[in-house]
Amino acid sequence: MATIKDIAKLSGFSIGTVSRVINNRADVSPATREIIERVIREQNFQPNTNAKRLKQTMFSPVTIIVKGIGNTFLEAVLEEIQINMYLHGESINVTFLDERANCVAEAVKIIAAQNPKGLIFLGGSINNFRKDFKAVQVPSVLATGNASMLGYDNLSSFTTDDYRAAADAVEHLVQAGHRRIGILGGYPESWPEDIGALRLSGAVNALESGHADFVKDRDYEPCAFSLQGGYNAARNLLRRTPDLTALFAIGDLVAVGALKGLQDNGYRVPQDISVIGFDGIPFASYTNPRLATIKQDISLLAKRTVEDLLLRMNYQRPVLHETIPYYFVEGESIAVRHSSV
Amino acid sequence: MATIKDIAKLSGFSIGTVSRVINNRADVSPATREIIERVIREQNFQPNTNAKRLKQTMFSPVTIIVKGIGNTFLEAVLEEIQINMYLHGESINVTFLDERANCVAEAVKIIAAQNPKGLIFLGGSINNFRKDFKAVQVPSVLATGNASMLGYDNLSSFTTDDYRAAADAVEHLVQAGHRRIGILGGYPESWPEDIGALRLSGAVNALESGHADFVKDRDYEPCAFSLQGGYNAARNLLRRTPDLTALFAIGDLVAVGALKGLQDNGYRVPQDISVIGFDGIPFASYTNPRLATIKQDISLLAKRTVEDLLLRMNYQRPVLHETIPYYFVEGESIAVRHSSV
DNA sequence: ACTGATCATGAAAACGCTATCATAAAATTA
DNA sequence: TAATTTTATGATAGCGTTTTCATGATCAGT
Repeated sequence: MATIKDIAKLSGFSIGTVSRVINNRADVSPATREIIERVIREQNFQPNTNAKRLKQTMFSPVTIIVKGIGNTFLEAVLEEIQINMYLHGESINVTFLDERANCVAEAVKIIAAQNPKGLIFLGGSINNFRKDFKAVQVPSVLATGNASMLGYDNLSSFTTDDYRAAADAVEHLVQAGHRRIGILGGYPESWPEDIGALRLSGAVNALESGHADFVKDRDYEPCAFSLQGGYNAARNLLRRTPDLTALFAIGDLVAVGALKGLQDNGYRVPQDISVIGFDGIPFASYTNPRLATIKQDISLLAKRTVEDLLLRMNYQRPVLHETIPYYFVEGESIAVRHSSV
Repeated sequence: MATIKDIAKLSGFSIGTVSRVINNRADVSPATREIIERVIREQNFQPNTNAKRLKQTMFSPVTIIVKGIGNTFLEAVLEEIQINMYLHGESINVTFLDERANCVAEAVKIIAAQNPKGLIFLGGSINNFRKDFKAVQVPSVLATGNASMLGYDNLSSFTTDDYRAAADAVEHLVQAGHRRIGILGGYPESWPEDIGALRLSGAVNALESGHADFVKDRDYEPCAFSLQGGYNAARNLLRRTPDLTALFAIGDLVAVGALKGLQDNGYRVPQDISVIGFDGIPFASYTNPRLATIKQDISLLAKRTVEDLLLRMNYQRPVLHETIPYYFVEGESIAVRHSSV
């Protein structure tokens, strides 16, 4: 690899002048510039970024740490974040963490390795933050979860009110006349436990305190947060508890899998059994029947995340903890049931 | 930010000794080590990676350049690559490029900025490589396309034989008795033109040289490579050419959208119209009816990509250009049509 | 107690670059 | 022509590390 010193020697000028050419400084004579540029081209010279950064204490682009590759919802958020960043003229850099990794401990390593201007956490669990986050010295946002109780002064958070939204979801089923409602959940390991736990407890509480007849051991089936997970769980739950008339899936991925699992096992949706999901992933509008779901406002979530991070990167500002609204999306996967009970 | 010098001063030792502690060298007395480690902890000191890298001429992790965020197929490949890299103990770094970006020109910037050990291109078009690739000095792989004709000695490529696979896809429709077959395509801008063009010409040629009655202007509808694109295109094409009995969609995303578009417009799949896709994305097995498709061997593609890159990163090896096998996946979206024509 | 080996530590050079300052040459002005 | 400004360039001091080499202290063996 050629260095600036080589270019200087070969072109007959000093490294200072070569540096000026590299950085397009004005005070270089055209003739000199041309010679040096030719040598640079000939040698295929690329200035060493580490040296440059060391001197200038520069930073890398905002890094987004995604835990759980393959999660369509997170990918949709990521896509929106990328668009927003692009609009602000910022580029991004994404690191996918293994599901098993401790989100923040790994993130600290990444910070050390790349020195990013800012950090966005996508899909990590709150619990990961309790211990290790203090070492993170960079403006950060938790884009899917509520970090207000942690009280860190460089970690904002934006999230849907998962507890209330899940309660709303089952409420919609109750409104439609359903009294025997099952829940398809997520294993803690494969799904950020806080969000999963919030949705689960939101739904369970709403059912137990409402007019429905709900017994967790009988009517709840945990599963991997995936298509396959939903497919299997729906079948297993209905085999165990055949009198259910509706299912709440803790995520759309699970719901789409469940839809197919039900259909493959001879259940008609929604005539035999209704289904509602959670998240509002793009595919949810393209299933047959179209999936009813709780749609998180992905683009607002991304917009607020980017706005806050950029603001705090450039000015001294307090962190923010906001709740993003959600919407019920009607679908053909819910049938009205005339109360026969 | 504390530097190693601060730690040295505060602990009363020299920077050399502090460096030895940081790097877990053996020749430091336990007492000294403890003192220095305490100071490091107190000061929340993180060694500056740029300085470290400069001294050691280290490199950043393999960087994957993905053009076209939101493309489910590429995300599936990405997921497999990440798994394979993880198995080899390598971490990765992903940069999502705007659709409009020139893949290689951007890559050069990334190299300048990050100095990665290796580079994987996902979803970029071959044409992007013709001009700028010479400046890329790093072992690289084009994971979705054939770069053999370019003859670069640091760019391997792995790809499905898109031309032949697309021909096979329509052949399956012909085998099932269809003679009036439409094609749902992709706009060059939103889909790597080479792959799109290959699939299109493969399908068109197979139809024109086969027993089918195909007229491109009448039976082909270009569309964005997205669910929405397929949804609209299917409707438009059938409005224009109502006597089609089968559709080949140039990608599963388009096919899934088409499925819904057809159903929403009163067509039954497959009784009224058959559909076959291309790619083999996970969602394709969860549609109703299940989508017939040409499945690329995503995990093999990822495996070979990673193997080759790692090998060439560590040893002097010639580049490889391999074709990855593909499979026809049966689905309920194709009906057998008894030749009435 | 005296030599030679071992150990813990410090001093300083180097990594490749940028930026400041100094300086010689050229251009402008009086 | 002398005095002044402008311009192009070179020399050099860092940036924060690692690493080599040198040095003084401790230790074992006679």
